[in-house]
Amino acid sequence: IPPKFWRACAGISAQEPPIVNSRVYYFPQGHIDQAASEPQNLSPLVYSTPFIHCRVSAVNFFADPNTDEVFLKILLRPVAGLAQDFPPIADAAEGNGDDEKVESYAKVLSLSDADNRGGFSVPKSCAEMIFPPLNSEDEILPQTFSMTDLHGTAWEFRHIYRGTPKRHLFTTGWKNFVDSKILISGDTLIFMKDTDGKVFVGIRRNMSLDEGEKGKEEVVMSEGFA
Amino acid sequence: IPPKFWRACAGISAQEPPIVNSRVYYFPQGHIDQAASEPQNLSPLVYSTPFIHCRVSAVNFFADPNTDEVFLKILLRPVAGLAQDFPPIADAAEGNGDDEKVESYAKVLSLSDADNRGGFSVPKSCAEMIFPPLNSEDEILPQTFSMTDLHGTAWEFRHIYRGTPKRHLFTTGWKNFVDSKILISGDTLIFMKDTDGKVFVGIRRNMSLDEGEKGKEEVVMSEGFA
DNA sequence: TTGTCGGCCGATCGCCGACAA
DNA sequence: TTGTCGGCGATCGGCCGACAA
Repeated sequence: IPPKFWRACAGISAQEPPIVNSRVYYFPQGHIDQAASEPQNLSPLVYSTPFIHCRVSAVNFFADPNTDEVFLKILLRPVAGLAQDFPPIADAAEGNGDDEKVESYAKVLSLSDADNRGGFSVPKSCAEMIFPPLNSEDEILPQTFSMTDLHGTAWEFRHIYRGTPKRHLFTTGWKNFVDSKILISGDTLIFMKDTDGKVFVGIRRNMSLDEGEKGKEEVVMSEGFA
Repeated sequence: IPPKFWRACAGISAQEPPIVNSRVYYFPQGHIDQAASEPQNLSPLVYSTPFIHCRVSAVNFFADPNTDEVFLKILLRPVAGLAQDFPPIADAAEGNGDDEKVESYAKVLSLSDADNRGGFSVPKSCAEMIFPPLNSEDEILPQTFSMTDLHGTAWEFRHIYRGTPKRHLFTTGWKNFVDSKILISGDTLIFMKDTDGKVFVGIRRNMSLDEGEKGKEEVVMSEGFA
């Protein structure tokens, strides 16, 4: 996925991804501790080495096909302790300037958003900042538009401005989205508007409950010790 | 699963399972041809051997956890061409006599049985032979009873005798069963009454359509060439 | 501004007997 | 005997504004 989407979805609590060619320490023990399954046939040397000097040779951005959660794959190459530095390479897309800009708005789903009654309260500033404006703000004519998730799948929603007091709502299409993505209250949606006005949506699952079950990590390190 | 249930579910078109210690030919080519995936790292010797003399060292009866379909695992041991025979061992349970007896009734599901309206027409002879009798045949008081599938899971059904003309029907609980087992018209249910009156149910899927898709076989041979 | 809820209407579910194959 | 279907009541889905937080 594009790094700009990764940044918007990862949130401010996530570390910045490392720069290519920067030098880092890799801690095998820490990696093993956090792995879902004990690696097999690992050299005993690995267990006796506290850390390894490495160079970041690639950083790639992904979204989990099942959960939509974003993560990194960081390719590391071991280097001799005193080898000379390589010039750091900033993210290619980052140099382009404008197309890295993404307007984004994150909302934590309320109980009403995620219940089985099928509606979503669109925060006012989110509607104004991200979503295409309704044809006439005063009318309550609904209109449909579509958002694209991080895998490129489009989702249709009916967008209407109604109620007393008036507010933006998603109705038809919303329940299908909640059910398909298995969203629950407490999860966060990140709405992102690309420079061409296209809207994308990412998901940040609520990790405060059901912790330690899935053995999943937001950042997957390693690869490169072929 | 008990061999008596396997027999009832496999139907008359299936071969009888082989007797333990009987001598058979194993055809590696035929097995490879029918396998879902090409085996890796197979000795070239296997490809050049048309068949192998074997002794049946074990026959085990299973039901697929997902589809409920029954199958065998037959353990073969290669023997030298002229080795002496072992005394054939009939199935242990078969010697016991009575507890091998199972009354069974098979019904192919009609369109009405498998549609989304949630009812099942119980054939008269099936109701009389297999299911516990209703408290009073004349009344239309419904009663619930449960059947157990081949994995030991119990399923509750409402059994009622009604309509003009009167007939046995399953109502409440039936749709849940159809949906859970993903049954379609043309599939066959096998109802089996054990000697203690407990009712079991097996499934034979309709193989005449969607053939050659799943790479599944009713009889899985091999194992034993460690 | 926005989360929750009672009301309400339409769609669907699933039980019923009628009827015919 | 039993497969299919129209009828129907009950339930559910999902859109609405009211109202309060």
